[in-house]
Amino acid sequence: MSQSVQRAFEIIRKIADHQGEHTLSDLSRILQMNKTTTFRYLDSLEKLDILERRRNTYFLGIGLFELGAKVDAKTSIVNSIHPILEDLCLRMNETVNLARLSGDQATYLDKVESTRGMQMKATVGDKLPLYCTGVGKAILSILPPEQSNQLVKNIELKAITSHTLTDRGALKQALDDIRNNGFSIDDEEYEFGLTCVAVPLRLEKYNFFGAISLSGQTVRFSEEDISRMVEALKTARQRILAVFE
Amino acid sequence: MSQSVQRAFEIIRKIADHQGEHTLSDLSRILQMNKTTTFRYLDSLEKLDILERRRNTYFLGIGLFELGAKVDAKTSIVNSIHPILEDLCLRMNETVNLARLSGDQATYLDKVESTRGMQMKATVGDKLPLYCTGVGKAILSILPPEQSNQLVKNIELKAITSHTLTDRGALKQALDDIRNNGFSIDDEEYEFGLTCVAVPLRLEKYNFFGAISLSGQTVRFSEEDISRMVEALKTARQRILAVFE
DNA sequence: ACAATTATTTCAATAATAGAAATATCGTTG
DNA sequence: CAACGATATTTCTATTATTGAAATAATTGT
Repeated sequence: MSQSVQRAFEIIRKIADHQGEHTLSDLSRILQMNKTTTFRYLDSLEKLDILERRRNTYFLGIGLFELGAKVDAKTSIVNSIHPILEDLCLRMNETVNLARLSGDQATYLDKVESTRGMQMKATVGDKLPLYCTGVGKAILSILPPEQSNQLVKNIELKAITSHTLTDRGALKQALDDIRNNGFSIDDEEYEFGLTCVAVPLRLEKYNFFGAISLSGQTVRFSEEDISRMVEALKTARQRILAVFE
Repeated sequence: MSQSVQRAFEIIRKIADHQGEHTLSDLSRILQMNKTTTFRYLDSLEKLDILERRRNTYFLGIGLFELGAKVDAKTSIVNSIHPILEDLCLRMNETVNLARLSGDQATYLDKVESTRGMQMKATVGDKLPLYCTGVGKAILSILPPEQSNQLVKNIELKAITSHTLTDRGALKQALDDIRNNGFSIDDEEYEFGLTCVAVPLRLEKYNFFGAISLSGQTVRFSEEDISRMVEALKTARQRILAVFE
């Protein structure tokens, strides 16, 4: 893998997570790159409009916005699906999320917020772990066995709440259940008080492995609520699949 | 400027404009890069989730979406401004656009479409020329003189319609008028039947040179319409500036 | 099954990159 | 406003990552 390209994106991604916080020297220190090297990358990226510098701290640049706006997964998939998600949100009045596999995590592609007060903090573009979120487990459940096993084997099962599955065997069992039931539940595994019900979504043509979910305060997720939600999610999925025939 | 970084983004940008159209060999030919070199860049970028390969043709990858979603100009500026633009659209029932300077062009950052049938085809993320669009000329009018002159001197003034200003002197005169009047008009200079009224928008803190505009069918842009629109645009700008105090 | 095209790997030559050190610039404080 | 400290930028050489020709493997179409 090209060292230069790798380093360039290492810098970009570091900046993405700490916009406006780091100077050249900081970045050089944090990334353990020579100061001159860091300088040259920052300089090049700035000239390409990929980064933007304000008072010697770095931000993501307009060029990334332009490119991001043209990502197929966004333009075709998100745009087509959005109205269906809005409708789902309206029906259930819980926050609706769309996520897809990205490396060994899930990326939030779209979100329609309910009118309720409590909201999850994740925003579009954020990444979330696969093993302790509704969408994540739903995605794991539909991946080709080889890939799924590979991920399950390598993911670090860190306990985020006391409900988080930290045992690989338990996770595998959970994935089997999801395959049988057709939906996954995150029962306060990622955040206390937050429950999430998800169904997997696969778009063959787009090499898309994702999921749609409804999430909200645990108190509103009784057995019956959940089965209503699962039905609604499955209906929404049918409508989505119809769009991509 | 780092050759590798430059080449990597050259490839990315080419793919952005022709997603799914080109294979490795094509790109190597088009960009006049050695096949092996092209291969290595594509390979690295794919591994970094910046590009995605489907049946040996390349698409922008989910990694770019993630980064694009985090661009400050989008998250802070666009998100804060959007409701004001929606309100403006509602009042005037013409399509509202937000654009900013990006290199020697203007990038559409946001758009709220009117309920009317005829719509411009440009979408968020697209770039438009500075010399023959409402937002473009508005932006040129508020840039530091040096930068503005530099751009005016170097831009190729290609006639897109018969109304397009192709004379550098005429463009300079137009920019002076805009500075005096505080608004710019694109009178079918970019597309027949399309008129656009814009006011410049400057956000000091963000190093932001942009403009907001109302655009629609020329028949609806009488003298009085235009002055009503300019007033509405100026009011909207005031509200925007208030957000960023 | 064969040809033709395309993708991928190998490997030596080289040019682009890395990094040390020097210099310039900026910001702060006495 | 001078002098310091920190940071950014430039210069320069050694070296290493990159390049690209050529060989090989994999696809694709006929």
